Amino acid sequence: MSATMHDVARVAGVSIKTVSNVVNDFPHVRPSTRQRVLDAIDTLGYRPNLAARGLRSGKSGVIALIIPDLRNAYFAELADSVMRAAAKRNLAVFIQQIGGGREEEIATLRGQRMTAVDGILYSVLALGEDDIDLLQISTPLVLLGESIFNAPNDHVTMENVEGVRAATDHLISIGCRRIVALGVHPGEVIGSAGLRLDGYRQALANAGITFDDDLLCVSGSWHRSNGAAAMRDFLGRGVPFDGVVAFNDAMALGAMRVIQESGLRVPDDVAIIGFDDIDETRYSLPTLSSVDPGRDAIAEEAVRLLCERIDQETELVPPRLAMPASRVIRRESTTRS
Amino acid sequence: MSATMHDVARVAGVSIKTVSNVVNDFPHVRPSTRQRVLDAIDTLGYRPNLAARGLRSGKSGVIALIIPDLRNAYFAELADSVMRAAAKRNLAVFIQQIGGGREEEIATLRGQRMTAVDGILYSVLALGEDDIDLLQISTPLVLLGESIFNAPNDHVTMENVEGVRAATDHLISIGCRRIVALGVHPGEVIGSAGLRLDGYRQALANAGITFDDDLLCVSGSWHRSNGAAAMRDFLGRGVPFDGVVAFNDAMALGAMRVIQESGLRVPDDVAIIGFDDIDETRYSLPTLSSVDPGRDAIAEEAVRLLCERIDQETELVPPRLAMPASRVIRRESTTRS
DNA sequence: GTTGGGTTTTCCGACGTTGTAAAGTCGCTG
DNA sequence: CAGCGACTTTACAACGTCGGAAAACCCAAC
Repeated sequence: MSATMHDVARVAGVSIKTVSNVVNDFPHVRPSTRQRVLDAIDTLGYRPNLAARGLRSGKSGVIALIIPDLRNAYFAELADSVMRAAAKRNLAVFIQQIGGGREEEIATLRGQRMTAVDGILYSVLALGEDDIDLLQISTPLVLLGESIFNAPNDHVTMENVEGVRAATDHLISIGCRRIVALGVHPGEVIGSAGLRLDGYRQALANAGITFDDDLLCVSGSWHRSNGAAAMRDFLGRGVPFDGVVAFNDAMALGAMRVIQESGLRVPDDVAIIGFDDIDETRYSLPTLSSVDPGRDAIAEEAVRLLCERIDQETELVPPRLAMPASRVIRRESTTRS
Repeated sequence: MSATMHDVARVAGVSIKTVSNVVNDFPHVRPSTRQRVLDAIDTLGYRPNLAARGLRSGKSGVIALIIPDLRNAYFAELADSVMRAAAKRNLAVFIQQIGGGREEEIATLRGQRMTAVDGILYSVLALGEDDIDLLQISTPLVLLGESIFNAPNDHVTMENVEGVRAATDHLISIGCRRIVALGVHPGEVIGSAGLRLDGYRQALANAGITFDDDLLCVSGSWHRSNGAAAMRDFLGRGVPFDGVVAFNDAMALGAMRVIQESGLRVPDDVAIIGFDDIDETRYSLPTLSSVDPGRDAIAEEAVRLLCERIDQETELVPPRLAMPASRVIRRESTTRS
């Protein structure tokens, strides 16, 4: 039973609309009136009802961030960046996890909750290019990630190809010649796995190193445990190698542990580099080199594009694609003495 | 411009209230009418407007989760658990970070956004027992954590004392006699740091081991880097030790790395145990023993208590305190060969 | 063919806010 | 002192939904 504008108006002895004018900083309010209203607001502890405001204005001041899993450090850090970028624009962020695959993903997009939101940042996981029609919704939507291209939406992605190419170049530059690619998804062309594999191939080609199928390490979902398992498998095969490009940091950390357990030294026997530059890379033993995809820039850009669509400043502008710069962060796992 | 009940009513040839009755499963609707309405809903792609519903009902179907920092794995995992528990009850979770200390914390609690929410789960960070009045708000609020006790709210906490006592017991049982306590906040009595230190002292006393000030390691905020820094300091002092109880996993991981760098072996020279049982403990080298505080149970219980307050099933019930059971999880960092 | 009872549907208003447009106030000019 | 414009304030309606009560309908029983 909190106070409403009505109550404030009564206490201040003005009309309800005048209260609204004060609350919304409408310019033509006499200073004395304004003060009277502010006092009343204070005594009553009045705070505007966002549901009513939302109903009236058609805006909620909330954007959704749809991500696969908060327990994945990259997405937790992304969520943090997005919340900061949104806060600058007075927007709240509603985080929605979609761990459950295609069906759940579609249900979430279609869900009621998504209609109550001014815009959506959607980090696609399970959908593919065939599902582009699903993205044709009335709520502004900006895509994140690399599962879908050519959708009718703005899209913020990262330098997957360039980043992994640079990472691979880096390994080559410190003397690696038999480099494992960890996190391969066979048959995938676009998508993070496909693009990153492409970067790996390009770097090898540039350096004149023959591509070797035996050095590809498949790992379904990119969790630490899968990185560890895939590396354990690989070691079991006895294929010689001297470097690892992992397609994300979690797998790199899992793999690094298995490699060390097997008696190999990092970086001297095997150099390792990951991707994402999550916080943990700074505290592993050894610290993990990685590719910083420009997380803050991605969040900032995504929120900016979304806001422009929400404010309809860009009604006729065709879909835009942003790709902040990445950079290789060299740490101990690729620094040979 | 999505369709409203009005549009559905027109298409189905019924009144708007009938549509409402169908949507809300009101019992007395003729099957044929219901079908007609459902068809209309389908053709128009109608979805209820949550703002309007919220205004009308005074409920939003959203609860807030206020936590210090998503980048902290414990809180990211807690958020995940809470979202799952809330989803079972058809509630959405609005995550709010409060990194900025006391002022920001108060502002957040007071903020408009918190009025638009049916209930609040508040993991207190910067407030203390003196701020109990701030928790006297009209929105149901359940406390998490251990900064404040005796507040007029339901409270879900964890076995801080018992957990660390058991962890310390465990170290003692494998032969440790000079055990470092990492993460001490000097002068703190309640609060995680104070309680956990208490558990440490109790275990020593039980075992007849003399408490030694020199073995206390102060670490302000419980991040990995602070754990590493505090341990580096400690090693510099040259105090002999053979075990570490870290008051959380992040510090334990940071410290473990520094210890290993210094040439000491874990667990043979120094055994280490953390607290929180975050995912990462399973993938460090060596894997990290920890105290599982019962995160899922905490989330489940917190949401349950909050829902009861929201539904006013417990109007006259005094504040309740829940404390799910903890348990020591033994991993490599405390397993001596 | 009327009555009675239950079932089904409609009508009306309210939730709290804000846009629009109209009304009111004030000081100053001619 | 009427008239004008600029500044203030107000009245009203509408946003989409749902609770309550009234109305309409249907069928069976008398």
